[in-house]
Amino acid sequence: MDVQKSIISAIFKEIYFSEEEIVMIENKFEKISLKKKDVLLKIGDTVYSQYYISSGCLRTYFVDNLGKEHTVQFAVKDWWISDYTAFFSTSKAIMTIDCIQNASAYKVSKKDMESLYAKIPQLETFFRQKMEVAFAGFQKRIIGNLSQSTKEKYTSFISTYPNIEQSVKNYHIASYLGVTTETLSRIRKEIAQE
Amino acid sequence: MDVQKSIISAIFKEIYFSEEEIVMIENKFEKISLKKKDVLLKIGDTVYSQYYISSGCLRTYFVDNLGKEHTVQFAVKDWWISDYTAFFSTSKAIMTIDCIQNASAYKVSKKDMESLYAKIPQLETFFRQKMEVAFAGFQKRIIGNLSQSTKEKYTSFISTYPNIEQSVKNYHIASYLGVTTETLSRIRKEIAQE
DNA sequence: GTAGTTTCTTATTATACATCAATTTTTTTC
DNA sequence: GAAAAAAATTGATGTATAATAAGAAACTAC
Repeated sequence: MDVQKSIISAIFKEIYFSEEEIVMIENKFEKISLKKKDVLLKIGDTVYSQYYISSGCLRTYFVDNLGKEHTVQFAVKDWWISDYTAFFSTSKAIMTIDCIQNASAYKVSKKDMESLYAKIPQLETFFRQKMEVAFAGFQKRIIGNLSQSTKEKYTSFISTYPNIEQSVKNYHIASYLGVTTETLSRIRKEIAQE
Repeated sequence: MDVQKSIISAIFKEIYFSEEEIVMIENKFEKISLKKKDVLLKIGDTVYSQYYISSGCLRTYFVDNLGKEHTVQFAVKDWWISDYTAFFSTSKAIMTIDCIQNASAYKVSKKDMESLYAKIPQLETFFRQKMEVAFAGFQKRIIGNLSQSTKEKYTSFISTYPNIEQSVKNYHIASYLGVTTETLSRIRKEIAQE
């Protein structure tokens, strides 16, 4: 149990739980391992779970009607990932999640989350606050999308996610920023020359 | 009390509260009236509160370093509004909220929200779920931003928010979509000719 | 360590949208 | 209801970035 226990306290580091609660929580979490290119979730799958990433890197992307990929989210250590357009309503995924760097994750279902919330209110508070931080982050991302030049978007991406940069390809970043790889390449050249 | 009571049940329509709880909640909500062009919140203000809109229309916008306005959110009946980049952390606003159609709203502070959560767990559940819906909505908005043409963004805006369209100026919509008024005007012409 | 694949870069051309400027239409105000 | 102000439209021109194409560099695998 020691290993699991340390994971639960890694995931919920700010909270103190009783032994009993820890057991309840860890019973609902399932450890999974992913290799590069593994697909965690694909379009059309019913989304029952979300995933806590303890190592490696994954990304969520949307494929438009021209077949172009658009990266919506990256996840590295200590991030949560799922198709959140479907997870909260247990409906079908409109996005794909794949592994871009060998990863270790902990899977938990929405159903189990809800039952844990009912028994351990602190847990609901924890996730509400997580959502609040993410909510603020989304508003900032939208502000950035609306008001920044591509070059500014790239530099703020790099400074906001310095750890992610090492794990992902440039074309992943391009698809996150909403530009082509060619444009990103030119921007990187420009920055290098400064 | 009757009037307030009906408002509390309008805001939290899915929940049943005891008389006592309703009193506790309504004591924390303050009714405010806003006239067109009134500023609810401006850059630099410390954000203590969020607002439930019961009528009228408001918008949150960001002003970039060139002085250009970028609309981040509209709010009509039954929506909540604030500068959420600042509200959750009780920090300083980076955006402005103004009234674009005479409005009636209910103000509640973060401090009071937190104390209500502790006393009425259903309330925390209610807001957690609100956040989840909003979270899914943000992911969809980002997908739209990345994958749609301006024309598609405009038509999906109109179909997603048919009520808002009547309340807002075209240049507000343009600043929400991230295009100039001229471009929006041309797109509208194109659509009209189809 | 060579062959094959993937990723990144560079060049050319095409396009959607911004910018600037002027006019028309709509809304507000007294 | 006329005058003023605000908002929307239209036209001409400029610019950033997409699309296309090709080659170079960096990994991957046997």
